[in-house]
Amino acid sequence: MTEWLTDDQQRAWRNLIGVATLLPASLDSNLRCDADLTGFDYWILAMLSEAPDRQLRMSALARQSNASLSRLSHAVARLESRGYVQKAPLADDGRVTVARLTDGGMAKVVETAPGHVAHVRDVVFRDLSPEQVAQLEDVCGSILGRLTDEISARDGEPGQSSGR
Amino acid sequence: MTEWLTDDQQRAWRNLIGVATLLPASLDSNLRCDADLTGFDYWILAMLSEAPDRQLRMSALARQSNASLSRLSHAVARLESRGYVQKAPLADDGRVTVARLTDGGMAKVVETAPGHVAHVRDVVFRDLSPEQVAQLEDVCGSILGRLTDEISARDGEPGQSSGR
DNA sequence: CGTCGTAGGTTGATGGTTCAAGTAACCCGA
DNA sequence: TCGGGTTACTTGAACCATCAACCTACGACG
Repeated sequence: MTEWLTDDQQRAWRNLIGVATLLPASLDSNLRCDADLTGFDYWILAMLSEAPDRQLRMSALARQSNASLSRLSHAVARLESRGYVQKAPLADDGRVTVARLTDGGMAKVVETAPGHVAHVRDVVFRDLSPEQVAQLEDVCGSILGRLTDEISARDGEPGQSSGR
Repeated sequence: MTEWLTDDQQRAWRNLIGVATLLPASLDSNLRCDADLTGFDYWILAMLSEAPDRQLRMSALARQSNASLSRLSHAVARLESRGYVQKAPLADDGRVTVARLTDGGMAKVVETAPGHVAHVRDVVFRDLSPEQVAQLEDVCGSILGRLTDEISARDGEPGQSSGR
């Protein structure tokens, strides 16, 4: 009987799916309204703002943001056209593109961050005890590990699978 | 100091965002490949298959699936054109549309479900203890409650907000 | 028995994501 | 030093979600 989910699992599953669909929508809606940014756009800007020298290679940025290179490329192109980031080829290796946060982009982050963080606290962490925060980190970390394993397995063995 | 997140919260936040972005992508990719269905499409079919008489009003379906009526309308239109569901106005109230799962749609669910459920178990529940499943339900339920509160607050007070 | 307001859905345009294909720079062996 | 393979990224088309506008059916009030 490995066929279906237990009742406990079903309830957890429904809640998780609900969060996974509603949470991004809520963040997007809030950021779009306040700053005309996608959640993903904001995430990119925020990561660049914390990176050394405020710049990162495209592939590193893609990995850190759990996005495909294609998605990132489109998004950064849009952000560049709005003056928030600037792209430049790396001197050492002409294949590599580094995205750098401009001063305007940094200003945008500084201006947007407080409201965004307040919203996140309101929706996610308000009423969560420290133990629940730890549990959230733990359980999501476990799931996240399997998700990233799955991804690296997919493009690690493009031709054949052997393990199962 | 209500400005930023604590370190614990930051780590939990990163993991949650990772799951919220990667999990839908993983489900979509798996279902698209196996059954040429969106995760949302599958969810609709699955809900109809469990509903009394295999039919539901559009608005009820929208609420249960955490989707906007517009999104649902488009999705059901696509599913109808593929012969999986059928729409009909309700006799009592001409405004209401009920979506009913056809035999073909039921067959599709029966055919697709096992692989989908197996994938969910592999990615989400594999290696989670019963306590962790309970914690997941609990914490996500709490967050989900705040998210749905936010939504009903938004279209409950369309004219003005007072609190902030 | 109109008509005003609202509930329930639909539609079209816009914009972001994805997938497949393409391009250019690097590396390595002969 | 030249050609095949790989890495890193970009591009264009197709698709899905979202938002705003719209439309029809019901309900209530005069």
